[in-house]
Parts: sequence; C-alpha cells; structure tokens
Amino acid sequence: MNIGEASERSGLPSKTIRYYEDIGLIRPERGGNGYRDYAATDVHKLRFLQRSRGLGFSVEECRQLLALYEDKSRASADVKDIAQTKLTEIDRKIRELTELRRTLEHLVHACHGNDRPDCPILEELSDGG
Amino acid sequence: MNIGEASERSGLPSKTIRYYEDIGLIRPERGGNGYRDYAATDVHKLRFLQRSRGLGFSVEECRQLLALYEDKSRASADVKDIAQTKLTEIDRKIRELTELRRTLEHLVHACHGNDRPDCPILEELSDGG
DNA sequence: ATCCACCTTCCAGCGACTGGAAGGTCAAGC
DNA sequence: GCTTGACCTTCCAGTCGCTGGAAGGTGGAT
Repeated sequence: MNIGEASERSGLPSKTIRYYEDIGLIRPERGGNGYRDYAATDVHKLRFLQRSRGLGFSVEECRQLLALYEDKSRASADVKDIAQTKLTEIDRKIRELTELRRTLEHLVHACHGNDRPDCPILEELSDGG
Repeated sequence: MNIGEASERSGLPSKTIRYYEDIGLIRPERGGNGYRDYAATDVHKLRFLQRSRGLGFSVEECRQLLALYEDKSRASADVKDIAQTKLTEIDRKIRELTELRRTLEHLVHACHGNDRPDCPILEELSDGG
C-alpha cells in the first residue's frame, strides 16, 4: 500500500512516516514507480511507534522497544526496565508541574487584577519573592 | 560588569544571555574593548527572565511580561491574564501526564519482568490493547 | 488532453538553547 | 617583555521531532 493509506491506518502523518524512514526506524519496499510500498507488518510497526510515542517514549526509546519487539528471544524484564524508567521521569515531571502550579496560583490569587499598575506577580518575578 | 558576572548574578549561562540579546530581550552597553557591559538594571531583568522562564513561561510570554514590567502605566489585570492562561495550560499538562502515568503503571504492573519473552507491554503497544 | 490527488526529494524552520571553533583582551607572574 | 590562562567576541552547526513548502513525477478519471 502507498504511504497515504499507511498514514491513515497507523494514525501517523505521511511526513512523519518518511521521517521515521530517514532515521532508520522502518524500511518499506519500493514499487517500480519509486513509491513506497508498505506491507501489513510495516503498518503494525508504525502503529507500535504511534502508540509508544503517544505514551511519551522518545524516538530513541521507541527504537529500543521496537528492537525488543522484533527480537523474539528478548526478556520481558528489558522492556519493563525501559517502561519503569519512563514512569519515574513522568513522576518527576508531574511533581515539578505541581510545584509550578502552586507558585503560579499563589501569584494569581495575590494579584487583584484591576487597572492599577501595582502587581504582585511582577514584583515577585522581579524580587524573587 | 562583564557577562560572566551578569551570568553568576542572574543564574543564566552566558550563552543564554547572549541569545536573549540576539532575540532582542535585553540590550546591554558595550565597553571600548567590545565587551558587553551590564548595569544593575540589566541584571535585574535577567533575573526576571530567569524566574519567569523557570515558571514555565515561553520566551515570547517573557517578552510580554518584561514589557509590562517596564511599562509603569500597565494594568495588573494584563499580567494576571497571562498568568491565568499559563495556569490553565499547566493544569492540562498535569492531567495528560497523570493519564499517561496510569496507563504506563498498569503496563509495568502487568509485566512480570522475568527472562521469558512474553511481555504485556509490547503486546499492548502492538495491539492497541 | 486535462485535471487533480497522490507521490517523490530536498531544503528550511520551529523553540530555546548549547557546543565548538577561531580569535581578541586583560591581569598576573616570571 | 613575554607567556599563561581566564575571560571575552562572533559565527556556524547541532539538538529533538517533526512540519511546511517548493518543484516535479505518476495514476486514474473524465
């Protein structure tokens, strides 16, 4: 199938699919006219990529996951390690954002938000509170 | 003062300070030797930038905040609007990450993580669970 | 023959820096 | 006066993961 259909079936834009080929994630066949020709297994891999990217794995992590996915002799522990590491990262990001949220909310509440120029938000940004 | 000291006092790398000048956020004087010469007010602005970037404002948002900061006639409501919008964005990010976390944790728990090849994580990434 | 949708490659740009090369300046020590 | 080394300058390229657009080839319907 052509890239357009592969795009529809995988949920990835054609541009992204070509990019993934550029960086060596997938290698579709080529037809006589030079068009890329995607097999069902290719679409499967693309969906795999679409999902794992959506779960926040970097492209390099996806490359590892894909290699593990294709390696029938791999241990599930290898995959679990990658997922666990990603989980820890996500936890850290959530903690940071929550802290940020708290600070910002404090500022927003402190600011009366009227047409007068004095503003606690700017004061805090300026002084370091 | 030279860029090195401005860097220390503001908490921003020299590279970043030069970059902020490139994109027109600050304009320090120049000494006879061509070196940038930062006044106290410049360092103040740099600290302002450092803090607001750290709070998750984009550089363009920082530019707006800085303009408001320098404009004595602005209304505090303008600043509050920007901060409020950013707060909403942060809430959305936290929600998305939390959802992500739930999915990933589910996968990690489902995977026994031993040396056998069957792995629920890869199965879900592959099938779409 | 014409049209349009699709495909191809290649190059550039996003945001917000960061790294490195190549070279100028300054103060201290010998 | 000469060297050393830390600092400063500019400019160019790379990061990550795409995304947009230009210029041109192909396929199928009318």
